[in-house]
Amino acid sequence: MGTTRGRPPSADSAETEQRILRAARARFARHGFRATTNRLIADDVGITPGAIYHYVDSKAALYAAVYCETIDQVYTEFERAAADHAALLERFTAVMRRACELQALDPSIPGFIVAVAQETQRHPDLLALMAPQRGRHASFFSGLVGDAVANGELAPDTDQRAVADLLGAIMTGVARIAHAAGDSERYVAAVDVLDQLFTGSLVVGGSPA
Amino acid sequence: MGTTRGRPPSADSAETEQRILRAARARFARHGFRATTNRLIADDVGITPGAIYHYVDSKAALYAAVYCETIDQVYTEFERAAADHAALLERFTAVMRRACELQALDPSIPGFIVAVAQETQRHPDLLALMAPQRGRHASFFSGLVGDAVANGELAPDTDQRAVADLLGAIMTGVARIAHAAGDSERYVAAVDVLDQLFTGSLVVGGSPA
Amino acid sequence: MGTTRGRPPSADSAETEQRILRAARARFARHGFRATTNRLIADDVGITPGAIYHYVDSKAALYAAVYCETIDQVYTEFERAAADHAALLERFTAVMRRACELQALDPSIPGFIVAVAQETQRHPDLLALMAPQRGRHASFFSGLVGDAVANGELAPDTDQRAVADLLGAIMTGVARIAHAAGDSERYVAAVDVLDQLFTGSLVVGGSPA
Amino acid sequence: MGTTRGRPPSADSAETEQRILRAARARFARHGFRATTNRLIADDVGITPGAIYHYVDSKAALYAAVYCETIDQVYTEFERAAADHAALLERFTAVMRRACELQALDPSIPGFIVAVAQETQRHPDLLALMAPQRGRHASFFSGLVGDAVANGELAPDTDQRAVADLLGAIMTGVARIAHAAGDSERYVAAVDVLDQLFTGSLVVGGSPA
DNA sequence: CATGAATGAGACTTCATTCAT
DNA sequence: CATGAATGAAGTCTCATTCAT
Repeated sequence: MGTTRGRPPSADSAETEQRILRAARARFARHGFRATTNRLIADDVGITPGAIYHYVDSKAALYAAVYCETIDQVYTEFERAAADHAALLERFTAVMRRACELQALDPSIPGFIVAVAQETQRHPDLLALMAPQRGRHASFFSGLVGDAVANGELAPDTDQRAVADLLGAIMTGVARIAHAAGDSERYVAAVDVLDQLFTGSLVVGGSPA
Repeated sequence: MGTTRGRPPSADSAETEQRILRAARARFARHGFRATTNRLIADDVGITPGAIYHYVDSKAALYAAVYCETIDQVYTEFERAAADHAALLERFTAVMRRACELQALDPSIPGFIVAVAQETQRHPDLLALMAPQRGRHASFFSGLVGDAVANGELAPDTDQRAVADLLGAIMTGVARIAHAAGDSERYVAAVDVLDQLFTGSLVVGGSPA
Repeated sequence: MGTTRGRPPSADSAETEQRILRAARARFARHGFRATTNRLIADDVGITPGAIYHYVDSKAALYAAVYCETIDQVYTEFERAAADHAALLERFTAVMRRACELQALDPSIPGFIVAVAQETQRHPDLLALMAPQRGRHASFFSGLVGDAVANGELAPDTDQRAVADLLGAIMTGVARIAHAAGDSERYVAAVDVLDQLFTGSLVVGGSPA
Repeated sequence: MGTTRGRPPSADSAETEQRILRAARARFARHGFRATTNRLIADDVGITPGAIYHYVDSKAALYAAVYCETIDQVYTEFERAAADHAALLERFTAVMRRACELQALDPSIPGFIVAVAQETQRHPDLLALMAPQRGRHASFFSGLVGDAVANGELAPDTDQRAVADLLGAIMTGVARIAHAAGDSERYVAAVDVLDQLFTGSLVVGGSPA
């Protein structure tokens, strides 16, 4: 029951670490960095708070570890989803749908991601530890927009950063709603509406964008 | 009223309270509820932390007071902006532009608002205190969508909640980017792109949504 | 008795601070920096550990505050004691006797001082905070030796640093014994022997040094 | 013994224990008992902290083991050094010179010894474990003084404990300076000055003590 | 109306120690 | 003989809150 002192009968280090990362992601997503205490995570995992320090050096490093793992997973998925399409808005919709799937898989994935920007603003010390994967979000969206300009789909004088900003904002905005509602269906429904908006079928009498 | 004899050297009560609310909003917007300490706010105002308790009962009540005041101001503005237009997407764009203006006026306004959903999820005890203005956001967007259905602009079988979700998500998503960037210009640029998206002029060969 | 929350009936800030410094000096002298806990000091004073942070920024800063106050007091006394004599060994003996008096006054004074060198070696972060009074010990002894060379009492080619080292070592060595024994009498007795050693009356048949 | 078949790859038990004791002495000398962690020692030796418990029962027992071994070595040396001389101050000087040699051999030897008194005061639980060698210091110095009284070198009414205190204080005082400075030369220089002080050649016009 | 001394709960973190392997 | 996962106690420090003044 964990009340004994020495090494527990069956401790698989790698598995415990994964459990810590999962629990941490869920807590960080729900309560944020500050309000997530080591004890909360430890209780979820079934260990004591000090044991976390066998796996990471600090709470900030734990956050960074979750960040790196999650960002890598998510943007790798996004890149695959985008690869199946050519047109900008189609690619974007495909990415949004993939995000829905990830959310259904583990709601803490988008929940964690959409909060990253705020957390780093509030706790700038996190930035240094997150270095390995930082910029992945920005480069993904600017890549999407850059391709569209190269394709001739967007005019050459388009404000590319603004387009990337808007797409990123829509994605995190929708993900946030889904996360707040804790409801995958609602996520899908909002993406469906987005699709209609893009194809011109939302508003009566509209035409494809 | 000016009728009191020997007006106090500097501070009358009402003004101090306003200064506290302003400082609190800015801090809550930047650092979040948890990381904002009473001392931080008090230092901004030029008083001591204990003095805050003359105006509010607790830190949570301070948050709620800021919330009520800000939400009221913002959605009153939004209602006015929406009143000038008839079509759904035009009304929404007008609201977004009004949001830009508010951001230029005081960046902590949208900064505070976009964080509300997260804060309440993280600190559910806030909810009770925020009652007076809760639901204002939801009812504003569902009102917008309901009007469009009534107008015949949206089909009667439209998933109204999903449309409201999407519009709300876009607004908070964009506002968040602007807040993170600390840059009003970028806000306006993203809204311009949104406008182009709606009018079909973003993508080459596109038509109005 | 301290169980209430708010401000205690009669809290004299300056007096509380002095009580903290006294208690801290005694604990630092007896247990050292590391083993002295804030709780130990707080219990001595009759406050809670957190209250210490109203007066100093950290435990290290508390150590430094004790250091600066104590060093100043001690070396000011030593300078006075030395001023009454001309010959090196007489001056040194006078200083040693003054040290005995300080020890009788408050045994934690020499107890704290003799441990300073070790503590700073073990916790180098203390050094920065101790800056205002650092070097006072070294300059006092090198001053004593320098005067003796100037007087012609010591040969010009004397290794001055070695003489200063030896005198300093004797002083801290004797103080340490006295502190360990917790016995003022023993301190005085050892200094008496030192005096005899200097005047040649210790060893049968000896002559003045 | 080399007779065991297939000698273990690298470490035989006795050698590992010696390495632990050496590493522990160095760390205790430099950082003190409290600040020396088992991990620090283990890292020096190239083992894990838990392995230490195969050789000693606790950190305190490790300290005591270092103490007993070191004290025995040092005072055995001192007894030999004293045996070569007859007069008190000559014997004492010889002991001081032997201490210099030990310091040159391994600076942690005097470094550890001079801190013993403080550590035992700070952590009285150590005392019980140190029993086997406790009193060795005191008996050595009182032996030295007792001999001098027996010789007629010191008057019969001399305060013997005070003389022993003074000599012990000088020795630990000088050793501490050397340890703090990390400089063997400085140790020797201070002892040379002490010699001059004893022989009356330090101060111009002085005569032998 | 405001100060500021103080509390007490709780945060992160360290570390000696234990014990299954 | 040794590892390393884990515990639990303790330590420093922060902060919302209270209350005499």
